[in-house]
Amino acid sequence: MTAVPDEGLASFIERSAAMLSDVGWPRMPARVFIALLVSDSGKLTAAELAETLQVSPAAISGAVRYLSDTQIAVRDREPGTRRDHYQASGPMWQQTMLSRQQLMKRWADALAEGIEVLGEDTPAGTRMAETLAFFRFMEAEMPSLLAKWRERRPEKSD
Amino acid sequence: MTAVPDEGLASFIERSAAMLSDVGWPRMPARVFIALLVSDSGKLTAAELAETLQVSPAAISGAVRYLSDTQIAVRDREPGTRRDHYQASGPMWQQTMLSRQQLMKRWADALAEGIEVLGEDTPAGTRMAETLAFFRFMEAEMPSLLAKWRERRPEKSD
DNA sequence: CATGGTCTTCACAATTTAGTGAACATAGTG
DNA sequence: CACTATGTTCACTAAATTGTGAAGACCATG
Repeated sequence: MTAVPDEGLASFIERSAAMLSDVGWPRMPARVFIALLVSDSGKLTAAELAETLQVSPAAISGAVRYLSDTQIAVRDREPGTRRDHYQASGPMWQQTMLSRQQLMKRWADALAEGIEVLGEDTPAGTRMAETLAFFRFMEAEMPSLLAKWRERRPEKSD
Repeated sequence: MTAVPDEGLASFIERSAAMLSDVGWPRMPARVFIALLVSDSGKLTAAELAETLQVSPAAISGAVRYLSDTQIAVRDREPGTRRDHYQASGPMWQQTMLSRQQLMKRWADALAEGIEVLGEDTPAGTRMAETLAFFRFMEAEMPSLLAKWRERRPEKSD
């Protein structure tokens, strides 16, 4: 239960969180998420998170709320105690795919709207239609790709 | 050559740029990039960009430098003039895939390092190894997926 | 070789984002 | 029914980001 990670781990957490930050995550949720990932059990209490990351309880509170709201992590409380435990709501690759999917959806919607605004017969409209078609293609291909992955790694079912 | 886009287009540009901003793009480069995408020719001068987006030349200068540095857009100058033209360096779907690939690479490296820091036999190390394997799997599948896409849309060769 | 158009740099002001500490709320315990 | 452990909210400061205007650099041309 070493709450304070060794130097190497702490730096790994920080750098990984920075990568998430680079793709738009708020800083503290990113740190908390990585801290959860690198913990042995995959579960930590607010106090453990605060200790691991050397930040205030207030910061943890805000971060876990973000992670809950966005369904990246789940909060669960063992009955008979008031201590919440947090853990990532799925394996990392699954979360990656999930967020990618949501992003694709957003872009597809935006593109559809752009095509409408510009007109499908305009050069820009045509280019966007092409991109939209590509996104839809990728979306359609994902299920079978994921199936292939699961088939390859039958030992892990989550 | 209406440099100032109509209300609908302007708002479309802003909202699309905001989406890029949400995934980590600096604001102005995002706006410039979208402005290029929605332009008829796909090419605009610095002056046209400034006019379209209603921002200062200085802002455009910084943004196009960012886009050049990151190879998202290319600068080209017609001989005999001092006016630079900028355009996205490839179709949007290609850029999407490219940036995704780079991101995957970064994560793969980080994960490999994390596994080393944590030890492959630890629970967290094992989870990360699993994720790394997934990323490598996706990376390996991409070429054939792209091939399939190109096959489907032979009319567009870029 | 001076002019003017084009692009860049830089210091600065405005805005946004992060994180803290302190006060507050809430629920289980003796 | 206090008491304590846990979590949340809020006002505030520090820091990062964004975009501007003004000054400067650079080059094609008359």
